[in-house]
Amino acid sequence: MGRRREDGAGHRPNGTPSPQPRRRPTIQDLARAAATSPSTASRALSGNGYVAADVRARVLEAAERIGYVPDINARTLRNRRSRAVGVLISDLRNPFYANLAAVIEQQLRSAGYHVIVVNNDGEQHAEVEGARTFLAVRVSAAIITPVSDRAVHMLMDDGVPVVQADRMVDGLTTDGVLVDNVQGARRITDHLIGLGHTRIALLIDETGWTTGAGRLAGYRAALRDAGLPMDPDLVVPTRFQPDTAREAVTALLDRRPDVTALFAANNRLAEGAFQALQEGGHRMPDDISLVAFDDVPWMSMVSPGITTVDQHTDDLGRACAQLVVDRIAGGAAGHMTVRYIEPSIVLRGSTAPPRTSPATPVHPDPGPAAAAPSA
Amino acid sequence: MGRRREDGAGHRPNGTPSPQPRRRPTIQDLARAAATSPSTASRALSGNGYVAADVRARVLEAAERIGYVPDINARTLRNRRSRAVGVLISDLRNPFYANLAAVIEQQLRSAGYHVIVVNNDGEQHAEVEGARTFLAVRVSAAIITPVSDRAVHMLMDDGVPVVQADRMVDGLTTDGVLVDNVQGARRITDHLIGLGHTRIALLIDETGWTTGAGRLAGYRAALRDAGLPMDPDLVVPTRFQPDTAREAVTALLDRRPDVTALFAANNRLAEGAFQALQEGGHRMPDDISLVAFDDVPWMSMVSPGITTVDQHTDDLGRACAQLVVDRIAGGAAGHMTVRYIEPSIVLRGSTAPPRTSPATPVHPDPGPAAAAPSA
DNA sequence: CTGTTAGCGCCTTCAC
DNA sequence: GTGAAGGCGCTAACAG
Repeated sequence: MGRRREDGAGHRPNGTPSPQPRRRPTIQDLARAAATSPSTASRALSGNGYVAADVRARVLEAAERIGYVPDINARTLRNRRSRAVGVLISDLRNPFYANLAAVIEQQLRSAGYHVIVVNNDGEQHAEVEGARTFLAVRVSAAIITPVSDRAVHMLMDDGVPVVQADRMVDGLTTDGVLVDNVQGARRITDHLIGLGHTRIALLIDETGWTTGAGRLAGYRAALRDAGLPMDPDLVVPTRFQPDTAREAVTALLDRRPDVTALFAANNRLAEGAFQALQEGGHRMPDDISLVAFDDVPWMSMVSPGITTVDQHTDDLGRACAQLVVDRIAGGAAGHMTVRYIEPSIVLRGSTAPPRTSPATPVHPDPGPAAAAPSA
Repeated sequence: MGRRREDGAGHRPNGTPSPQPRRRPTIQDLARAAATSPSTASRALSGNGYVAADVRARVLEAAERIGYVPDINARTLRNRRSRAVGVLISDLRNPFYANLAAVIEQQLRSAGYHVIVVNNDGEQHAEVEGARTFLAVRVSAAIITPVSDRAVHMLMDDGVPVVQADRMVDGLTTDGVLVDNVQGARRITDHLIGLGHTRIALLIDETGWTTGAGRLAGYRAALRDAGLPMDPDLVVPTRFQPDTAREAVTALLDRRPDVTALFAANNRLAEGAFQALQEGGHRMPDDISLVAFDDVPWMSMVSPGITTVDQHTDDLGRACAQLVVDRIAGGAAGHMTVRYIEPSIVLRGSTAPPRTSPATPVHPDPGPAAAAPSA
């Protein structure tokens, strides 16, 4: 068990084997091993330019033999373009984003790109920092679920193609893939209306992005088209955190016991809403119906299952990857494209006709049970 | 609305504004803008070496003004080390891995690293490809939930420090962070035994990794220590997919209606088990108790909630990031460290004493209800 | 078809 | 305290 040679083979304890790490074979070494020149070796590997068949074979064999791995940094420096794509995502802990990231990574990997992932945690600061990183590594494109337009613009200004995913903060100047939020929200609200619900509350955390704005618009459109009154008191603002949502729902049902259906605008809010209903002893769907935007695994595990809008996250991710690949290949050619994913409704057990008669007077009486303050 | 100048400011349509993208300012440009030399500018930015205070200020100001972003590729090429860390994870769609990735990314980002994420989807091929990518970009370390030892060894052989996460395929030569699977499995099995269960089935998909092996060992140890018989028929092998697990559980309960408790070795298997129990009309915890290894969100949403082993994924991820940072800082110094995360038990509603008397005859009668075929 | 040359942007000696 | 010079590894001209 003597000392290992510095350039020896075999597994050394965790990396950094010696004061100075073993020099990795360069294309020079490869050329030497294949008895040719670096440029020929380069051509043989990349497929650009002419190389005699036997020489190419020799180079490939030698590369395999000496374990040559091209240095992407050198290549990027030289070519001024990389095979890296930056992915700036809000929160990997949220299954929606995790899925999105997974699909994007998978697609881009199979297209020969690798992915640099930055979580922005919903914070502009982190987002901008992420964009800087992307610029610094010369990514050839970026996919962003934007928090603000800062990052998007930073990248565009330096000529980096951007795809905005799930929402757009700047609809004019980049490609994007969006879910048809208006349609999804409208259809799931229609579903409730069709069951006979007339007092449907919307639990929503933001209306400043295309997502929240669209969902609110769809909800309103459905009510309007059905000739139902639009009661502002039933649009319940909340923070993004499930806990806050839970409290908001509890307060709502306290204040407005006449509500027969609840629409949570995303999966996190649905979590809070579901908990609030369970804790409050409101039975779904008997006492109240619950629907959500964005289908995530727990919604099909609970009883009753949650009726929800499936955003087809896989399609969303695939479309993002595709746009990125096209844009890289096509350069600036062509106008910006914004793709819409058509969501679908998944019916589960959390929705049913309201217990009381669906026929409601035009000026509904809140019911004798609660003395709702008129605030 | 004339043509835009090639080097003009303002937002251009999605990147690649012109045939030849605008040249980004280099350190030369920065030096010029700050009326100094590139080397001084470099020193001013990096903090290495002497720079007069006023000159440094000038450089920083100029950098801000002209929007200078150092080229990481050039820097890495020159330094032969990057601020990139490779993260090779099994499946971002699984909340366990998603969480792990999220924590790791967050920690490393705040330590000044960026993260290249590769999903291996449980396949060796993808894993090896990922390792090649990491080598190619000269990551300064990698965190891997390993599928095989190939990737681990490839990286080590080239001097890249590796941290194995969640499981180890090579326990001797790299750092690692593991969950104490034996202890976790033992304790949750103990919990069942304490409730009076004697016929406890284990649903498990692999025993070749440290995870499965440890969980099996813990389960066995608990039975042994309690003096309970170890019935091989109750160790139910399955594939990883929830569907397969579901079928396996259905088959098990068909074959062995005397089973009063089920232990699913991970969150995916628990999903299948939970579904199988619901579909089969087995009520938890009255008819059967269910426990799982790995706490994920749906387990606290369903009713009854699932009693489970919390792996403290956040601690796991933080420890990985910490080891990586230490290893990069410390070079090869010091021996390999393997940290263990001590899991804890989360009691929920899915466990209760078995319905029939806990006192069981030594040669248990399967019960008259089912005519279980003796296959 | 092949080899030589030059330079991508940066950092770090080294001389001043 | 500062600047000039060279080279990290690669590939796209260009000349043979």
